[in-house]
Amino acid sequence: MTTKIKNGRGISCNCKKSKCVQLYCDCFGASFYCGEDCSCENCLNRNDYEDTVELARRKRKLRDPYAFVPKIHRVEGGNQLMPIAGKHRKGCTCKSSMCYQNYCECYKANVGCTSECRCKDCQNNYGIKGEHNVYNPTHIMRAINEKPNDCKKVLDSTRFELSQRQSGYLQDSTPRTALQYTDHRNYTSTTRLYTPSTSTNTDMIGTSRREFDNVPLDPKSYIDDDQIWNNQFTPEEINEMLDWNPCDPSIPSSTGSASTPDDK
DNA sequence: GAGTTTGAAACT
DNA sequence: CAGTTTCAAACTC
Ligand SMILES: [Zn+2]
Ligand SMILES: [Zn+2]
Ligand SMILES: [Zn+2]
Ligand SMILES: [Zn+2]
Ligand SMILES: [Zn+2]
Ligand SMILES: [Zn+2]
Repeated sequence: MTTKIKNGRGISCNCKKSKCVQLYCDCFGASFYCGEDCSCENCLNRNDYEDTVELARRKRKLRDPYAFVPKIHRVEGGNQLMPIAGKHRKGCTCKSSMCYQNYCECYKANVGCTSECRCKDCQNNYGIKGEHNVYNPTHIMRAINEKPNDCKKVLDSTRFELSQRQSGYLQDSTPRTALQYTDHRNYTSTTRLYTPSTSTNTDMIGTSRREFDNVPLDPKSYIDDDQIWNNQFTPEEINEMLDWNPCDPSIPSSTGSASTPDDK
């Protein structure tokens, strides 16, 4: 099993006690080695300790197979049905910060809170938990059932935009928002997740394509088979709508450090 | 930079 | 599963 761990611009840490081999460490959590920007102490998250890192990763994966799957899943780029384009895999549990500061993982990733969040007094600027415009599978299914025609338009327009991007016709590397479409299904590179100098922030951070492919989306995202057959969309189409893909958290434009790629 | 607040991760 | 502790980041001054 190959592990793709690189450093990436904007990812760094200042860990003191975790030795950067626990998820407390942002670098480790993002599947990157620590880099020049890190000010960590007793860091084991380096090429030199590849085995240690791999061991720590396996240990984590054993407990949580999704541990290294990006927490933010892209779903849609913004429209009346589903204005919020991303969704946190587990949701947040903010108690005191009301989801309007970066303490909140949803807000930090520029996505609204969903019904899966257990936040209190949610004031997330990207979408408040429980509002209809917040993405979650239930809302999408309801929309499919209640507004099939609108959903058809969304489906078509999304397909169109994705196809344009795929063909290179649309090549904006300056996203309108942090929530722009990215079709990772056609992302074929397996050796380079992250291009230190030229990367746009549409790349998924810290996960190999293969790794993502091997791990299904959050089981909670799945829907009942019964619901699928009760409307005019095919299962493939519904999956397509529910699977408008994972997205990135916005990458701060800090000066980058990049450790030497070393795939094994 | 020091000190506080915060919530995810880890632990029990 | 829930309650507690640990941890590093976000925030405040
Ligand atoms: Zn670290
Ligand atoms: Zn680091
Ligand atoms: Zn480190
Ligand atoms: Zn929150
Ligand atoms: Zn949330
Ligand atoms: Zn919230």
